[in-house]
Amino acid sequence: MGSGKKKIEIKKIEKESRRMVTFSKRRKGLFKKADELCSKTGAKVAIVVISASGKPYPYGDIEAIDTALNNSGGGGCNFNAYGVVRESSSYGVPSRGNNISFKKWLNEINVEQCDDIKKLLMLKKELEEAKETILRAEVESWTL
Amino acid sequence: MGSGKKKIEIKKIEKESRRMVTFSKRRKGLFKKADELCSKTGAKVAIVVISASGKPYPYGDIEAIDTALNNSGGGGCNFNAYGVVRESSSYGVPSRGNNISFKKWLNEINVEQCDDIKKLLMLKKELEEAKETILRAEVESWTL
DNA sequence: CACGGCTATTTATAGTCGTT
DNA sequence: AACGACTATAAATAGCCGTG
Repeated sequence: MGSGKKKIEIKKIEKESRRMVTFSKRRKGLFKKADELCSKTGAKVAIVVISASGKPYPYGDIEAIDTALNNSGGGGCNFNAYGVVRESSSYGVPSRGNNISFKKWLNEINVEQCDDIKKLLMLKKELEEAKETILRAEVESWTL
Repeated sequence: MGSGKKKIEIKKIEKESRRMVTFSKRRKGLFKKADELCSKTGAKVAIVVISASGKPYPYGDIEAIDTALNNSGGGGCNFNAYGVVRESSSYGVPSRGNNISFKKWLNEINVEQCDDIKKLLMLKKELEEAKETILRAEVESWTL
C-alpha cells in the first residue's frame, strides 16, 4: 500500500532537489487555480513565476492585463531598464584583430543554456555587440 | 448543523452575485498558493487579477518582476503562457540555397527590440538554429 | 451587502514506486 | 536523475448562517 504525505507541512525552505519537484508541482497547481478562477468568475489573471534559479514561467496574457490596468488607471506596469550586469561573461565577440574566428566564437557560446532572464539578456547584449562588430568588419578577413 | 458543499462542482461560469463571493474566496486562495510557492521554493511570483467588473488586484512586486522581464522603456510585456509561439517570425536564418546573405540576415534582425521574454526566447531559438545552420554550412559559399 | 466562521466534500500535493 | 502514476493526507472551498 502507499504511504501518502506524512503528517504536517513546514513552511521552511527545503534544501534538496526536492525543491524542484515541489516547485513544478505547485507551479502547475497555481496555474490550474488561475484557470479555475478565470473560467468560474470571468476574471483575467496574469502570473509570472520566477524560479529560484531565475527561470521565468509566465501565465496568461500579460499584455491584456497591462492594457486593462492602464485603462483603469490602476498604476499599470511601468517598465524600467533592467540594467544588465556584465559579470564575467563567458560570451564575447572576437574583436577585429583577434585570432579567434567567428565560427569558433559561435561554436563556443552555449545558446542552449541561456534559459534564464539574466543569461538571455546577456546573450542579447552580446549579440548586439556581435552584430555591430560583424557589420562593421571587413568580413572577408575573418578566418571563417 | 451545516450542510457543506452540495455535491459536485460545475466548471461553468455562474450567474449571480455569488460570483463575487467565489471570486473573493478563490482570489485569496490563489494568493495564498503564491505565498506558499515563494516561501517553500524560493521563487518569485507576481500576479495581477482583474475581476469581471474590471477591478485590479495585484499580488507581489509586480514592478520588480516587470523590470526583470523587460529592459526597455515603455515596451509591452507581451508574452503568453506555454512559452514561445513561433508566430510569423521576423527572424529566420537564411537557408543554404537562399539569396539572402548572412550579413543581410544579421542586419535585419532587430536585436535591440528583443526586450521582452517572448522575443528574447524567440531570439534564442533563432540563434540556436542559426548556429546549427552556420556550423553545418560551407561557409565559404555564403554571400558575405 | 459584505465579511468572517463553520462544515462536508472536493482538490491539491508530499512521498513513494515504477519506467525511461 | 527525471518524469509520471498512485495514494493518503492536508488544504481549499461552496453552501450557509450569524453579525456589522
